Amino acid sequence: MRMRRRQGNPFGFNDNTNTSTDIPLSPNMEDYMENISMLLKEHDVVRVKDIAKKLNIKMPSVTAALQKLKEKGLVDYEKYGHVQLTAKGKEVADTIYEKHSFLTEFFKDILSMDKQEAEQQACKLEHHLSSNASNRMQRFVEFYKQEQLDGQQWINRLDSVLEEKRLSDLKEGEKAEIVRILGSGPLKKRLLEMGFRKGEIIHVIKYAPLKDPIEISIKDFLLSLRVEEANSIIVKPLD
Amino acid sequence: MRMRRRQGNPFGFNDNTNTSTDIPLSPNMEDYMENISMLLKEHDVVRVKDIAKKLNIKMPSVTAALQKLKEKGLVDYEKYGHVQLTAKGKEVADTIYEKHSFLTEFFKDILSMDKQEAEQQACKLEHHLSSNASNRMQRFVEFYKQEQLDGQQWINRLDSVLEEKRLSDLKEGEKAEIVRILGSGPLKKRLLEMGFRKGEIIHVIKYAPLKDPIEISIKDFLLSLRVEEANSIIVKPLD
DNA sequence: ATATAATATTAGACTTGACTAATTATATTA
DNA sequence: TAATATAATTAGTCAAGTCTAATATTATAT
Repeated sequence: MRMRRRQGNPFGFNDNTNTSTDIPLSPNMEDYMENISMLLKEHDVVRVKDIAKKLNIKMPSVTAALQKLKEKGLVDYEKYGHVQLTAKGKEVADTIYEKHSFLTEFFKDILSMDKQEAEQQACKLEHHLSSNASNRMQRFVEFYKQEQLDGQQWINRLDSVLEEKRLSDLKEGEKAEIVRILGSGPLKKRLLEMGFRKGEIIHVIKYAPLKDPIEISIKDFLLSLRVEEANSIIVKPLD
Repeated sequence: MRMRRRQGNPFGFNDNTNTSTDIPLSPNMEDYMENISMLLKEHDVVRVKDIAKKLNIKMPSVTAALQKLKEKGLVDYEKYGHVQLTAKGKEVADTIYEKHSFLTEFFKDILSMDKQEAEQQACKLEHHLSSNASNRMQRFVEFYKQEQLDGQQWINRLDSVLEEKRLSDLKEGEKAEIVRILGSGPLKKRLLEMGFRKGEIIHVIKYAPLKDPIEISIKDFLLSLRVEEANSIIVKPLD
């Protein structure tokens, strides 16, 4: 909800990320900084072309961005020259990279997502985490790793929960028993009203993953569900 | 990092949130939907003015947004008339609200942030969570609540970790012992190089929270730190 | 029932960030 | 060194999303 905007600024990045007295950067500009930094770690010369390729955009967009970043004192860059980060630029990039790292760990190690998707999510969220939230998540991730080293049992319990199947994981023709329904809001309410209860047996009639609705039968009724809804129904496959 | 853009689309919302065959909505439009839905829960008549107030923007921006949302078939709305959500609009809003809810719980209950900040973070992140990530986080939040009910000890251990103080929590003149340093990347490396090690005693000389640098002494050296850096140093206050 | 106040809409401008097409620099190669 | 290929920049366009100022509609109060 809320999410304050500013005059003529469609992004509201004053509310964003940056905490310290630092230059306020839009998510976009943060992304440039992060990626330039990453490129500099791999090759020691970074060209406009490289950045364009990495971000999957065209060169003129990069040129424009570099000019802005130069004005803010974050990159060293002369026309037709190579790109470097200033000391301040490196700090900014490192701060973002830090968020990126623990967010990736969070999704990959804690939530057991595959590496690629974890990275993607980290990319999207890193520019929107407040300093405080960031810090707490970071501490949480480090806590998790320690608990894992200590062989704490809850880690296994969590893993089992995350491995449970959802209705949307089933294929056409499969049967399953409803284990539980996630959520608490109107979405869950609607599912309950439709007759989805713990213990009921459901049978997937038709499911074309790309075209939304999943057709299922439950107690001889035929129902059609959106993937979103099927996602929040945890099931135990039968036979 | 990565974060694919599309031609002429500065928001890249094709990569975003929406999973199902649904109308792809920009984070911004999602925000409108969510807020309209919330207003409808409180009052049964929603006016342009109310939306403008809630989102902290001016009325003409709302009018424009409503016209777009109407085109997409998400709101019922006639010029100078009241605003309602269509059935499809309600589904969309509910899906977003669901994310909002568990994200808020995550930040508030698990990471012990205060309610207001938790809500703020949820607002910012809810539009950027993929369906899969969303689902896993939701399951994690529900898992946590169950573990809490079961009185599992790790919950307390986590709380203690989150209560630990950071260097940036100290006030001018305070002394503290370094407990540990968060992170793993270049930021941590720099701090280690500066002499920040577990067990060292630090003394805050000067700290003006709004103007960045924190001046501290460590083993008779004087150092200046950015808040970002001070944030990742966990300390145990002395005296 | 009309005058006034409150709400909403249109029109036009601005910023961010992308794009294409055309031009200018730099590098490479004969 | 001149000719060509590669890379980078400028100029101009577009869409999203905001704004202000001016106008139009609806609601309220006399």
